[in-house]
Formats: sequence, C-alpha cells, structure tokens
Amino acid sequence: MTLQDVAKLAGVAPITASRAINKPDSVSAEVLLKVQAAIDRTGYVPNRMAGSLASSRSRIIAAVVPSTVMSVFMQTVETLNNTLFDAGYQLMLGQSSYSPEREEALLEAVIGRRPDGIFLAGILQPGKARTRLLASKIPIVESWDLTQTPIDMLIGFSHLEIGRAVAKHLIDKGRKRFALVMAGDERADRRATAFKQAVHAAGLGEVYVVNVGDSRTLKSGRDAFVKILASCPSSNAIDAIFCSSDLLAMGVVTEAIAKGINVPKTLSVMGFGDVPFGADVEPALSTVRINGSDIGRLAAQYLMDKAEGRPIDKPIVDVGFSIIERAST
Amino acid sequence: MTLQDVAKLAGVAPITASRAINKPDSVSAEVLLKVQAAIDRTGYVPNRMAGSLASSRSRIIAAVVPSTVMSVFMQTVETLNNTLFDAGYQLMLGQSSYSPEREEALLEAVIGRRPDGIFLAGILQPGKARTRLLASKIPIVESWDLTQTPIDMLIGFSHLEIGRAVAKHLIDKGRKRFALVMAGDERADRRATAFKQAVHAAGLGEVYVVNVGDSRTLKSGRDAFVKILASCPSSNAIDAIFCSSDLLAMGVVTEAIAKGINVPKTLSVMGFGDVPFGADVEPALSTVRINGSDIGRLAAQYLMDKAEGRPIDKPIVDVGFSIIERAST
DNA sequence: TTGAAAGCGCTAACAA
DNA sequence: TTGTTAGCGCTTTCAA
Repeated sequence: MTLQDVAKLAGVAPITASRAINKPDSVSAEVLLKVQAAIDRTGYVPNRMAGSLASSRSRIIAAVVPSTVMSVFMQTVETLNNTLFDAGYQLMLGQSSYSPEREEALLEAVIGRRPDGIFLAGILQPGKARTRLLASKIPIVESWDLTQTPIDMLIGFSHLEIGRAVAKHLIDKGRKRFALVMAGDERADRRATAFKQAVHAAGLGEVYVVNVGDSRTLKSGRDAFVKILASCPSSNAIDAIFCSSDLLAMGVVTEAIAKGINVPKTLSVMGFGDVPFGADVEPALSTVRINGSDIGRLAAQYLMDKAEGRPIDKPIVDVGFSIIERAST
Repeated sequence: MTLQDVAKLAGVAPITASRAINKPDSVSAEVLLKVQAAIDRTGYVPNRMAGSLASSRSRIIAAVVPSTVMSVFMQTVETLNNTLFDAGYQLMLGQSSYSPEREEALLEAVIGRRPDGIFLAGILQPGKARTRLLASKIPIVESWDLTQTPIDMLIGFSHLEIGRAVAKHLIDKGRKRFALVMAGDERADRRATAFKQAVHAAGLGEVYVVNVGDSRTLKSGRDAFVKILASCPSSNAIDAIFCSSDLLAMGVVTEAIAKGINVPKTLSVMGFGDVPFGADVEPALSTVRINGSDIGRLAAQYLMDKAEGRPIDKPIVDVGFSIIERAST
C-alpha cells in the first residue's frame, strides 16, 4: 500500500493525494472525499520515513537522559513527549546511563536519524559529540543547568543559587552543624560547593560530606546516615542534612527515625527534585522543586519553533526553582 | 555531506563506500582505509532515514506505555532500550496516558514510522488499532499479561495467579478480614477478582474494596486507608490490605502508622510492582515482584530476531512473578 | 571485490 | 486547484 495506490484508486495524482492527507485545505472537497474513501478502503498508513526523506523534516525529536527509572528527568520527558505528540512529532529516547562514552555513541546514532531537534538532560561538555552537534545544525535544547555558552538553546536553573538558598533555609531554622549526602554528579557538586560557601560565610563550621557515588537509592541514604552517626561526635552532632536527591533524603529520614532521632526536631533533612510523593510521607519531605513539566513544555515549543523556522526570542531561559518547606525541616 | 561526497573523496563508487560502512568485511583493506579517511575528514554521519527507506529496515523499535513517571513499566523500557541500542537499534517512546483514544492515535503514528518492531505494555483489546497492527505485519510483543490470542508475541504473567498467591500468603499469615485498594485498571481488577475468589474459597468473609480511580499516588493510598477505617467497624477490623501498586501500599502503611496502627502486627499490607526502594522503607514492604528487566531483554531479543528473519520458538512466554515477603506482612 | 542502474515512497518546485 | 518532473540519500539487484 503506497500513496500511488491510493491516488490511483481515488483517480488523482499522487501529489494530490499527498496534499489531501497533509494539507486538506489546499484541496477541493470532492478530491478530499475521494482520497479519504480510498484510504478507508485500503487501510493505507503513510510512510513517514519516505516523507521525511523527501522533505528533510523528520518530525522526530530525540531526547537523551542519563536514566529513566525513578529519574528526576522523567516528568520533563513525559511532558516533552505529550506536547510533541499533540503537534504531530514523535520522541526517540536514549539513555546514557551516566556514561560519557555511551552518551557520545548515542548522540552519533541520534544524528544519523536526522531528528528535527534534540533535547539534552543537562549540558554537554566540550568534546567530539559537542562539536558534531554544533556542526549538524540540528536545533538543540540543553537543560537543567545554566551556562553562558550553550550549543544552541538552554532551559535551566542555577545549581549555585540552589546551594545558597538551601543553606539559608537551614541556617534560618537555627541549624549549626551541616552534612551533605551527594551522588557522584557534577551538578550536585556545584550545589554542594555553594552550600558550603554559604555556611562558611555565616561563620558556621565545617560541612561533613558523604559521597554515595552512583548509588542514588534510598538504601544509600540510610547507609550515609549511619556513616554520619559513626563519624560525628554526639557532643557536636549534625543537625541538618542536604541530600542530592529526594530518595537519598528519604533514606536519611528513614534511618534517623529507625535510630530514634526526631526529624525535624533534632535533625532537619532536605531533598532535591520533589518526587510526587514527597508531600505525603511522614514526615513530609522538604525539598527543592524544579518544575520539570515547564522545562519539557518549553523545550518542545522551542525545538518545534526552531525546526519550523520561527524565531526564538529568548534562547537562554532560567526557569528557577522553589524551596518547598515541609515537615522535615 | 552525503555518501556520494564521501565516495568521491575516497575515489570509489557510493555503493562501495556504503559497504565499507555497513559490511566492512566485504571490502578490501585498502578501500576500507580510504573510506574511513574520507569519513574522518568530513565528519560524515550516514543518513539512516534514507538507508531505512531503501532497505525497508528502519532499525527503530517503538514502545507504547501508559505513563513514564514513576511507572512500573520503566524498568522494562530501560532494559529494552539498552539492549536495542547495543544492537544498533533506537527506541521511539509513546505514552497513551491510560487513554484508549490516545493509544489508538499513537499506534497509528507509530505504524507510519515503519518500525521494525513494536513493544506494548499490556495487551491490546480488539479494535481498530489491533486490526491495523495485525495487518501491518510488524513484529509485536505484547506484555505484562497473558492471553491465548496475542497479536503476535507475548511476554507476560498471570494476574489471576498473582491474586490467588497474594490471598494465600495473607491467609497463611492468619489474616481474616481483607481489603483491596485498587487503581482503575483492568489488570488490577483481575488480580482483585482472583484474590476475592481465593478468600471466599477459604471460607472467609467479604472483601472490602476501595477504588482510587486514576490516582496512583501515595496520597491516594493514605486516603483509601482513611476510608477503610471509617467504613469498617473496629470490632471486626480489616487486618490485611492488598494494593494494586507499591506506592498505594506505602500510602496505606504511612496512614496506618500515623493512626497508631502497627504494621504488620495489627495490619498486613502488600503492594505490587516492587519499586526499587520497597526493601528499605520502614517497615519494608511486602510485594509482588515482576522481573521487568527480563521482560525488556526478552522483548528486545524477540523483536530483533523476528525483524531479522530468525525463528521464534516460543512466542508466548510466562515469566512468572515472585511473592516478596518483607516486614509489612 | 567492485560498480552501474534502478528504485524505496514520498514531497518540493514548478507549470498548467 | 491539480499535475508533471525530478530527486531526497541510500541500498538492492545484477553484472563485471
């Protein structure tokens, strides 16, 4: 079943059938009816692959994320996908699994598909992939971070500001002894750095840091808190912990409660990411909220606008964040 | 940059350059070197869209899931995606948002892309989309359920058996008064039905059911438990609850603890899906584990095998499930 | 092992 | 409003 067949059945030229399908307004009512009838009779589904090749417009957007299971990026991807689909686009999804090599291979494969746009969770460091992407002229949105030199467009927020804001929040609560529980993640490192600076600027002591590596689980949060308890003298106990994800924070809270430590009376715990159920656990988790849906929606809009030749008036957007104060602080 | 350009630069015919790229073994070492050099010099990335059209092999697999955020299907999708990528395939991801209309539109769009295979989270009910899919001859894996009449291939497990197994587990623990907390989901309904039958067969009383509709959140679990408390006389209180997802179960547990009810002493709670952190909350959550990764890996294998013309010797596979007993029961 | 010719199924550009 | 022609960038088929 090809457009040819449908056109023949409808008694029109292939291009007329094509127009009836893609730009129904540009065709007479009579033709529209005949083509529609032919399609219904044959069950014809246009081959978008061929259409893409002929028009150099694939109507595919690729998204590259580090991971998809329990990932803070998925809300963004979901909204991105839904927004794109409603506009006639499809999403190709790639996972880099936090590996730069894999990310590079992924990007190479992605370029081969000639997508009309690429969404990146994060900012791409200089390297072969970045050079390729730059050369490809494909519209690109980097995200979840800020930089003066994006490849193309950028929709993010400042991790430094977050570190400072969280420190301020905890200091305002009267906390004095801080710890950080962090996954091995460059963005988390920057939040941590800003957090430490703010703590020092307030004249408060050393910040104790636990790095959980690539293990972003609730269990790691529990383990990290055990480590903190073991390492810090109870005479001068940690009274506030900022974690690089909500799941880690929930682990810390779980372990603290299991050890009979009151959250938030004795210990404040703060997460990052605002998982959907953070408000409903006991105690409800204070956290940093990023509006992932906003990023997804805006990214879809930007990518489609650029692909369709519309101008982007603000290619770098800071969507900000909110400190969500709940029971855990 | 096209294959033409690269071929000209290398001093060979386009088809020879194509072979150097795709079947390096079928080409002399000398040619390989020249083509490789030309590619390196130009930064050429083959246009897979054109290749797909010419060869009728897109090396794209489409996956359709109800949702992606906090969804039990994501482990499957992640493994599916990784397995495919390692074999040179890309994944297109569609979300039906639990809407049959959207699913139908999605499937239509998917067919238009001429994927080499389609993965469906769940079983497709008879209807227009199913007919289309059947007619398209595209390899298809349905999943997460069992049926005698799949569209093509099937990798799943029995929801009836799960309902029975969970009932047995709770009855064996000496529980007598049961409730179900269920999202509006046909598969959950079947688990519920089998659960109720097993309870009745054991001579135990009516099962109290709370339907939370489309709200699969921890909050809904909490609300459901409030409802159960309000509706069931304390003289004959519910002592075991089976939930249609782990998140709902955690909500029930959270609310129970908040109300001073001991889990599991006074109340047993069982989830479904085995979220990654279920083992690490307090109390650890008993649940039904589906090996999502196995499903994803096998689905990728089946889809690629069929796409590449290899025979499938067992097109219907029951991957089973495990009852994971933890502290909450 | 290499190449020439033809064509995958569609749409852009132009003409009627 | 409709049609003709040419071609998107690659691979298949067949021949050398």
